[in-house]
Order: sequence, then structure tokens, then C-alpha cells
Amino acid sequence: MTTLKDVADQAHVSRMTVSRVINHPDKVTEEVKQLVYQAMQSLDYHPNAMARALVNNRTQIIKLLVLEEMTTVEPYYMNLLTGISKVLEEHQYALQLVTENSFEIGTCDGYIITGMRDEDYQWIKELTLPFVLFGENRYGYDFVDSDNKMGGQIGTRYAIQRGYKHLIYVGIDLAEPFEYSREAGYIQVMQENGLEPQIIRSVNHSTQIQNYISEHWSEFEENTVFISASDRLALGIERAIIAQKGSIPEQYGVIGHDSVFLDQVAFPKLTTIKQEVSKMGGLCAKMLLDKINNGNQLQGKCVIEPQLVVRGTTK
Amino acid sequence: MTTLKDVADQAHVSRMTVSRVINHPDKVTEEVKQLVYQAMQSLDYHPNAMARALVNNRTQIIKLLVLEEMTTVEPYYMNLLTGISKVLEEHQYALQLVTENSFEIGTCDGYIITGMRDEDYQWIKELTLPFVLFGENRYGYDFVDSDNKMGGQIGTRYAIQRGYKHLIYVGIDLAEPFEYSREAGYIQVMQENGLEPQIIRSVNHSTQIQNYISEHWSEFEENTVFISASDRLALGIERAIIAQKGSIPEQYGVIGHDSVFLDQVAFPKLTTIKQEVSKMGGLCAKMLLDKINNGNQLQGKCVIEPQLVVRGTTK
DNA sequence: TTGTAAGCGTTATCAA
DNA sequence: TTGATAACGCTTACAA
Repeated sequence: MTTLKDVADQAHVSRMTVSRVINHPDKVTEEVKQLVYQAMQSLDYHPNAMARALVNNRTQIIKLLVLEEMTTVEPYYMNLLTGISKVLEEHQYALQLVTENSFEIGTCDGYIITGMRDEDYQWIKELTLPFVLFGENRYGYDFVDSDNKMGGQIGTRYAIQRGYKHLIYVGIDLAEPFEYSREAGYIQVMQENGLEPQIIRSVNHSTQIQNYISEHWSEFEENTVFISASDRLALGIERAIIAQKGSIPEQYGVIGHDSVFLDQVAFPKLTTIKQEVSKMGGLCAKMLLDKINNGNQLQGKCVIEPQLVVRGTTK
Repeated sequence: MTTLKDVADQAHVSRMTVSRVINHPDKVTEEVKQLVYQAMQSLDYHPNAMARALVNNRTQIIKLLVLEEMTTVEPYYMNLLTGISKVLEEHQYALQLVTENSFEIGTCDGYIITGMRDEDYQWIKELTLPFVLFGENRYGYDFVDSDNKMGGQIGTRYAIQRGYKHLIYVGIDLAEPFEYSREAGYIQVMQENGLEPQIIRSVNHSTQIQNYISEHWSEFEENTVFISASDRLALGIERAIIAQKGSIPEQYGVIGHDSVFLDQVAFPKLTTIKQEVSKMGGLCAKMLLDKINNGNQLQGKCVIEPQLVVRGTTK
């Protein structure tokens, strides 16, 4: 294993100079810097993360705390994890996936927290280590999220553009900011177009909404599009329409939200508002690392635009 | 932060003695041991993993290498990760999630590898660090998997027991050990019962098998059950049956395999062969840590029994 | 059985 | 601008 000393010897400088070239390159002569770079290259030197961690009192670990039941939730988190991991690895950080129960074990340098419920904001403010939330919140905490309002807008605008006459929003029956934002986007576009919003809310289960739509089928005229807050809901709606022999996408349209796995499994495949979850994961990681390296400073929010993916459930 | 020294001072012994109590408790007097334990408790001492890692030349990181396209694959991996993470955390290890591309960056103490294709066995044997495979293999590498053959057997036996007359196995068109094993389980039970195996193979996409079943619908007599190699296939089969107006579960049955997310999203929910993926993840981690701590010794295989979950698609 | 000394690879501090 | 020294918290090797 190549160490600082090896590089220092090869470059005929002291270990400190090599360390400086790595950490404070501005405090070293250009000349010396080149020498050291060459030595590092020829020896294939990589700093020892553990030694660094020890002296800096870091763990090089960040924890991802998921406050929802992961196994029952959309395969959302796998994408998030992929994104987080990629960035962390570039910075020689590793990940620990924790749930509420195992939260206390072991130390770390910071947290990414997701699946926040309202009551969680109680204890979260007690945290001393840097953290970043995945998912918008109204308490001023740093977060990364998709632009949920825009998501609602995009879907609604597209539905209008495609000529659907009745636009029904199907939301998740949950008092969460992301849900309010998506609804708000829908409502805004409806009003801009002189249309009256019509909203159904349901728990986020495909079967429940499927039953609801079936039971109320007579209320839905032809040329209706269901703009839903999740692909899970969209899947159930789609199944209800098929069961009721409504034709998709001609008589009835369905627009999902998220584009994580379920949209692909649906048949026909869902038109949906895609969130780039993996990208958001990477941004969470970046934000957190910045926070760790800058004295836990407030980072603000980071919101990225969702995209419309047109597939088989809209005309 | 409490250190060895603090504990040593409190217990009126040297730092070495404390270290010994932790790492070689047999080499310390019972008396002294108790003193040290008390001091550790009263000071809430936790060894610094980084310092340990440094002196032992460890990274305290293990990498999970996923050789499949994670985003398109079943939400299988989230469960695996949960299981792995739990065990790793108990042992102060952290995880890095890597794909083929990012494989080289950074060091670690060992790998858990999954999604192995045949060609991967070429380069895997070159690995010098300890590794454990998730998924059975025929090359003698240590692995953890569900008992796939038993999975095939369980499903088939249950189908016979429930009185289905025609048992068709729907496999994944892939030359992988897990697939062979599941088929073998099916075939064995069929032969034991004097029945003739009938096998269909398809790529693991719900839509493809759905089309296939629909196109060949006339070939499937009533009282047929489809025993499938994945929930994804089962979902497609179920949809085809419904589209063809076959009644589930009376005239036609469907049995899935895996029980990860999709079985719950299906309607009716799938009867399926459940794999305890999270548990398997934990076992992978345990096996790997053992390997790391025991000079990379061969660990053999670890196979756990799948379970039948009866839901709406069988009578 | 216990303690002392040295060192793991790095960085901050201070002196040159 | 560069280098010597001490320190981070722990463990191995050796001595008492």
C-alpha cells in the first residue's frame, strides 16, 4: 500500500508537503506541486480514508434514515439509494441504511432522512449532526425534492392539450406537502383554463381506488382523464376502467406520477410524471457532504423539474 | 468522546488492559475485567471504529455489487439491502452500493455480489478480497439463496392438493441455476404424481407472457394452474386470464414466486412462493464478515426455505 | 497477568 | 513556502 511517505520520498519532499498538495494546493509552489503529482501518479497513490477519518474525527459514514415501511412502499428507494451511493463513493463515504429502531447504534457524519411524518419534526430539531431531508417540508429544513407543483401542472396541461374534457385529480389522502403541492398545480392550471377542479382522495393503494372507481363508474363520463398523485393509484384506476370496459386511452385517460417501476408493469403502460429519483439521491448526498464540510451551514432547498413521459394511457 | 484512556483512568488500569478486555477477554483476570466493564458502562464507552480500522488495516466497508440493471428489476434489492444493512451496522460496518462501472473506486474489506451472469465467473475468480454471492451457483463459490428447488416443489404440491388438473410451469427463459432449480422442483413433483410436465418459457416481462397466454388461450383447458417462476410472470398471466374472461381462482389458478411487492399490487393478489429476501441479506452479511475475520476461508452455501403464501389466485 | 513503547497513515500547529 | 513534531484512538509486540 502506497502511503504519504512513499510519495514524499519519491518527490524528495516531506510528508507534509504531499499532504498540502492534496488538501491545500494553493499553499504550495507550482513546481513542487508538479513533482508531487507525478510521484502520486507513478506510485498510484490513494489517501487512506481511515487515517484521514481518524485525525479529522470523522467516520466517513452517512446514514440514510427511512421513516416509512420500506418493504411495502414503491421501489422508489432503490433508485434513491443508487443516486446517493454514487456520490458518496466518489467522496470515499459509505452508507448505512437505518430505520427508526436501529437509529442510535454507531456514529456517523450526517443523515439523509426521508419519509418524514408530521410528528417527526419534533425530534428532528434535536439532531446535532448535519442532515438533509428528502422530500419537501415547511419548516425551513434543507431538502431535495422534485417540483411537485410543477408535476401537477404538467400533467394537467397535457391532459387539456390532448382534448380530454373532464379532468379529475386523484390524490393521496395524506396531509403531506408533496400532496398539497401536486394538487395545487392541478388546481392552478384548471383555473387558468376556466375549468372547475374535481378531486378524489384515496389511500395510496391500487385496490382501494380500483374499487372506488368501479363503484362510482356511472359518475364518470366519457372523455375523462384521471390525473393521479402516484403510479400506484393510476394502476388501480386503469384496472377499474378496463374492468368497466371503458376504452383506454380514447374514452378514458390515466396519468400517473413518479415513474418508478409500476408505470412499466401496468398494461397499457402508464403515461406519467417522472421524477428523477436517482438524481435527487445524488443531490441529497452532495448537499449533505457540503453541509458536513462547511460547519453545518443551511443549504436551502433543491428542487428539480419532473418530466412528462407519454405512454399508453393517454390519447 | 470517551476513549480507551478515559476508561483506563477510571478503572485504574492501563489502556492496554482495557483493550484486552475488549479483544482478548480470556487474557485478563475476572476481577480486572469487572472493573473495566463497569468503567466502560459508566462512561458509555464505544470503541472508535476508525482508529481500529486504521491499525487493523481495515476499511469497515463492504461493497454490494449488483450486476443487473437495478432500476428495471423487481424491488427485490431494497429488501436485500435492509437485511444486509442491519447486520453490518451491528458490526460497525458500512455499505457501498456499486455497479460494474464504479467497481474499482475506493477500497473495502469484502464484497457481496448478486445478479451474476455466466460470463461474470471469469473475472470473479481473480478477486483477492473475500466475497459472498447472493444467488446459487455451480462453481463452488460461497453463496446464500432461497431453496429454489423446494420452491418449485411447494407450489406444485399445493396446486395438486387444491385439485387443479392441468399444471403448467411458466419459467424464465434464462440459463440460470435458480431457474433450473425451480423447474426441477416442479418436474420432480409432477413425476412423483404420475403427471406429465408441461413447460412454457418466457422472458421475465409481464406483457410478453400476457400476450403469449392470450394468443394461445384456446390451448388452456379449464382447471389449469400456472406455476410461474416469478411474480412478474404471474402478474401477466393473471391479466391474460382476466382479459380472456377466465375465472380466477375457480377455472384458472396462478402461483407466483418471490413475493416482493408485485404480488401485493396484483389483483387479485397473488398466491406465491415467498422468499425471505431480507433474511437472506442478513445471512450474506454474516457470512462475509465471518469470512473477513477468518482469513477468507470457504464458508459453503446457505440455503433457506421458501414459504407458500396463499392469497387470491388459487382455489 | 499486566504495562510500556512503537506505530498504523494522516493532518494541524508552529517554527524555520 | 516548507518541514519537524505531536496528535487522533487503537492494537501488536515485547518486557516486566
